[in-house]
Amino acid sequence: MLSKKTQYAFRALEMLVSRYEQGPVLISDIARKKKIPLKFLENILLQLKKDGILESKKGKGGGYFLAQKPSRVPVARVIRVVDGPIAMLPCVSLYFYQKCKNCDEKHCGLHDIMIGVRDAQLAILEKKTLADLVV
Amino acid sequence: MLSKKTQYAFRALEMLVSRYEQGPVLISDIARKKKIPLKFLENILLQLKKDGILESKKGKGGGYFLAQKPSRVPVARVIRVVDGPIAMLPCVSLYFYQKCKNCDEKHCGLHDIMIGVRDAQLAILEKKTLADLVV
DNA sequence: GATTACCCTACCAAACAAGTAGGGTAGAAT
DNA sequence: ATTCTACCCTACTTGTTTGGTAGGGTAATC
Repeated sequence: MLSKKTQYAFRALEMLVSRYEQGPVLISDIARKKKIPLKFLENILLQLKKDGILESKKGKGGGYFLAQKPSRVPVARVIRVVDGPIAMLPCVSLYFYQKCKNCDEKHCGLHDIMIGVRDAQLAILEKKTLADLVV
Repeated sequence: MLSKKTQYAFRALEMLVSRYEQGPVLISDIARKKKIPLKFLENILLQLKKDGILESKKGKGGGYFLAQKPSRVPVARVIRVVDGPIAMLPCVSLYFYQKCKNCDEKHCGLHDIMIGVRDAQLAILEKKTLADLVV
């Protein structure tokens, strides 16, 4: 399951998408409108900025805004930044791969199944973008 | 990500599949061969039994064994018993549904995306069975 | 009736999640 | 230049989950 933090991230991004190219949006505006604890949200947006999904402007009239067109940011990217691995097993993760001990990947049925699941997940999560958040 | 517990469960089941209809298998045998902490494994097998995936026989010559043909037990079932929800959001889970507050499911882009992901996951996890664990 | 092997409860430490607190600092605007 | 705004950063707290341990109870074979 996605963490609450990640769900907050999506709710915040939703708002930034709908105000794309209309100037920076205040953290406090997002927090109030989306009912997210202010300081917790700060932390989330910072993470998204560090990854390059968001940009920010300081001082009066500042705030956060999308670094690129919503349709250029896959949902998968957001999940990886805030939540971590998408795959169901470390040994089939593309970005967070870890070898599983006591299991020969060449002869592991579970491994094969989870490769399939991962591909099915990514087929959607890499194609859908922030633009799809707003319906 | 699946918990270590769930991965243990699959490793244990793998062994029970390969010895299907060859009599009960000792917990201690599974623990030793699959390198799973004995008492922890006990707990896992008990859970699987309670759900009806396994049966057991007490006393000398006892042990655990599959309650039905491996090909009749979907991988999804094991995950739900040991790990819980498969879906990425509570509001799209079939077996563990929970309404998400502050989000109208009728007009939530993320909701729609995650419905798609869930279906893609289940298409595989409901079709693949314990029989597929052993290659 | 002794032994075997499952069954059950409780406990523990570490890690993570979710949220709080408080101040630091850069940058606009006046 | 100063002031105010709003982002930036670190640390802490609290509660839950995870992974694992301990120890004994109980039912069923032989």
